[in-house]
Amino acid sequence: MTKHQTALGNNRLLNFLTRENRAQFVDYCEIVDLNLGDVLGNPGDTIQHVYFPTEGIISWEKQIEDSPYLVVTLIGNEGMLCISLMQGVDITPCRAVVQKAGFALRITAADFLYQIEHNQQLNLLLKRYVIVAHNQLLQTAACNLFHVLENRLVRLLLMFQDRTQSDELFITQELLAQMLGVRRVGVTKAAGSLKRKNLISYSRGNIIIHDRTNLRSISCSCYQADKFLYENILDVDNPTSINTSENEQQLID
Amino acid sequence: MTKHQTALGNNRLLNFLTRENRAQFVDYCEIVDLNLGDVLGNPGDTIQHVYFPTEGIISWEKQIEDSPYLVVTLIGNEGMLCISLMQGVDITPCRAVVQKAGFALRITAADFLYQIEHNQQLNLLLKRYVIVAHNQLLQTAACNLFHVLENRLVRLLLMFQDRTQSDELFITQELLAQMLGVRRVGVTKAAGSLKRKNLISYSRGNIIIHDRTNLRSISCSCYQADKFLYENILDVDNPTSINTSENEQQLID
DNA sequence: GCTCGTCTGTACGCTTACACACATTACTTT
DNA sequence: AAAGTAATGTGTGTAAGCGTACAGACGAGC
Repeated sequence: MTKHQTALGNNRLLNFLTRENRAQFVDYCEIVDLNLGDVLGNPGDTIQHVYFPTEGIISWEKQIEDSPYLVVTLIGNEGMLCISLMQGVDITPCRAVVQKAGFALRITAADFLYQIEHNQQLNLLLKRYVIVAHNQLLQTAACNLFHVLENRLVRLLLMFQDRTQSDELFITQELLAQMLGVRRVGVTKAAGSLKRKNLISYSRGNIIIHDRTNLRSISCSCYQADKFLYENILDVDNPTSINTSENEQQLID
Repeated sequence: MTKHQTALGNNRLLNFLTRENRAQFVDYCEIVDLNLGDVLGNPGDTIQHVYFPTEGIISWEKQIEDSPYLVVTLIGNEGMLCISLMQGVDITPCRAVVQKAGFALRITAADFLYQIEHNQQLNLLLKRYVIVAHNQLLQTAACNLFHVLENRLVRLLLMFQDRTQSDELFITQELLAQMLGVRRVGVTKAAGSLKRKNLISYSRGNIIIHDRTNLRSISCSCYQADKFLYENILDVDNPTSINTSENEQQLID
């Protein structure tokens, strides 16, 4: 089944696993379509499934009082949805919405817990992913305070691009505004400025990235920091970031 | 030893454990003094110890580029320092500084990992604490964007009070400013406004909370949200927030 | 073609917070 | 008592972003 095979190779988080471990895990998953606008969970819901996107993007959104939802994270094929299940909490605090159609590997909560318990490499990888997510959030919280809109927009566009591996993004200014927690007009201004610098072009929800290199230099350091963390913490064989071997042994036996 | 006994009863996180489990864990801990200004860790450091404050407050600070450190979380006797060790990552991304002197239960990284592996109730509790910390961070990120300084200041003061159980806080406006990621003058203005409303009074680093009730009503909903989460997720015997019993069994056996 | 709905651009006054500079207050030290 | 230092208060001008309103621009469907 081509669809299955495509999906299999394309969740970059699971790709940190050895071939066997990955195969063992994916065996319990099914491939599901992610359709634009699908709501995969609402605050307070009990978690039924865990998702590993292989294509497409899911936004993770928090509502404060009656403000519109703020997009706190984008989850693409570099990550997973429902980390709290890893941590013994089966309710979700946020809304998850498909922002770009695609596919995901999906596993039931029960199977997931079983796998986590019996596949040590998977367990370590996903535990670390929780830390990566935590640190990225930390970065975002500080970024929201210190950096101006234009830079934050650039960071968001680059994150989008990373998660779609495409120079063409389908997303309206309205939605970008919601993700950044600002007005639509603010995005129009910032995006206009980027357009004038020939870094991007866009029209009616279709954004084209022209000059990724220069965008990176404009974007705040938060973007680089996020990437660095992802590479360094998740590499399960990297001895500098894991526990010393004797502790590791204790954990395993 | 009185000092030991005081400390023993006073980490509210560990108090969620049964008496036996707590005693078993605390047996591996030592009591250490937290002295104002002590730096318990810097970004990139390998984690040597895990701390459970019983009195006093530790701030968890992130630096972005060359901005001054931003205080992302306050850790008092409701929490613990070095959650990443739980997650198989033994480096710390942030700086930890003692902001209010007191005591902490301290355990070595190796002992901690052993305990986590052999004390299931402790394991579940601390895994959930990671989620609590994550969600509070989420709340803070959104709060930083949407709420004005005065409300954020109130939230911070209440958080401080929760972690010291005292109406008298010893903290300068300068430090408050750093915690909120704003200028000192901004805090002077906001604090002045609270003083004029007879909610607090202060002088030279000594703040007195007069009217907690009305402060709560001014503070943003983020404060309530944080508290709610803490109570509800960490109560390890609360069936609404944990996995169904059969999954729990799988986890344990 | 025309209409309608969605997306994008522009404008204006207002609030929050910034940067910088300097004045005042209160506690400490000698 | 005088000097020094840390903490707090005030003032002026500037910038980022908000709320609102409205105008143009594009595309889908009839």
